Amino acid sequence: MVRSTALTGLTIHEAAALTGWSPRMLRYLDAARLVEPPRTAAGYRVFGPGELQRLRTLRELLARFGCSLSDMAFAKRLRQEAALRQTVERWLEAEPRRPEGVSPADWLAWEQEKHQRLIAA
Amino acid sequence: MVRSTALTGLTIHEAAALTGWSPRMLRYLDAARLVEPPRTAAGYRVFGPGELQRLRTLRELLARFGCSLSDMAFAKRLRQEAALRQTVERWLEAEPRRPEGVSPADWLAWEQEKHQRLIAA
DNA sequence: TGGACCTTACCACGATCGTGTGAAGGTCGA
DNA sequence: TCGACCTTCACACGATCGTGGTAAGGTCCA
Repeated sequence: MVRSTALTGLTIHEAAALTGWSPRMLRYLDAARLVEPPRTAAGYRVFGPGELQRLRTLRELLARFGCSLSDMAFAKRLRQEAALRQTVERWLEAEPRRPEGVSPADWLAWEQEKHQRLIAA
Repeated sequence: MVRSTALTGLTIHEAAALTGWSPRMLRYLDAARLVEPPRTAAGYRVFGPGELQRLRTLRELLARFGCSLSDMAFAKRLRQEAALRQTVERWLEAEPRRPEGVSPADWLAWEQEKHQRLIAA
């Protein structure tokens, strides 16, 4: 037991007991690149207070907002991949809020103007 | 046929043919609140050029970045719900990058300092 | 050395996503 | 009025997600 001192950190079972996740899920979160604890030379995962805090807040975040792990993985992609972020941002931004009573003939002009606004932004 | 003029927009089958989505999926995207065309008084969906453009770019976005519709739905939540956005942002931002060779006794101080940085941000 | 831990790699299983199909009924135009 | 469209609802089905279990093998410590 108490190899914690030798590892200068907690083992996966200890971290599981302290955070409410199962050891299985801690490995899953590692594979999903959401919480990646460092490893010992032998490959053992080492959980420090940073990981424990991260695991607890992740737990609360999911419960509070009802979102999934894949949602969090996508949020991470959004933060890391600038091209993805910009493309998604522009797509969401372009909600087609047409003014009332616009005739079909005006569509093209409206769309072109919107396109200009997007380019300018 | 050609009730397009009466609707001043395209029907769901016409929009499907022009965008590569199936009518079924256009209804699904509507229910998922990703592309919500306006309705006629009788409840028919009316697709204008804005919706067509949105549908085409959505298609390309998914293919180019390999993301899912639920990913896009979550991106929309991130943009609309400030509390969710902030919480996710802070969680992602807090990647535990400890300096090398820090002793267990220093963990607490490190974590507290990080917490201060987060609050200040 | 032996036992308790760790690792990865599988198999399984319910829940959800993405998608098609069909039924039952309303709307529109010739 | 009739046929071709539209609507919602429901059932189905493969793929993925989230999760548990187990097996085969390596590591650590008393």
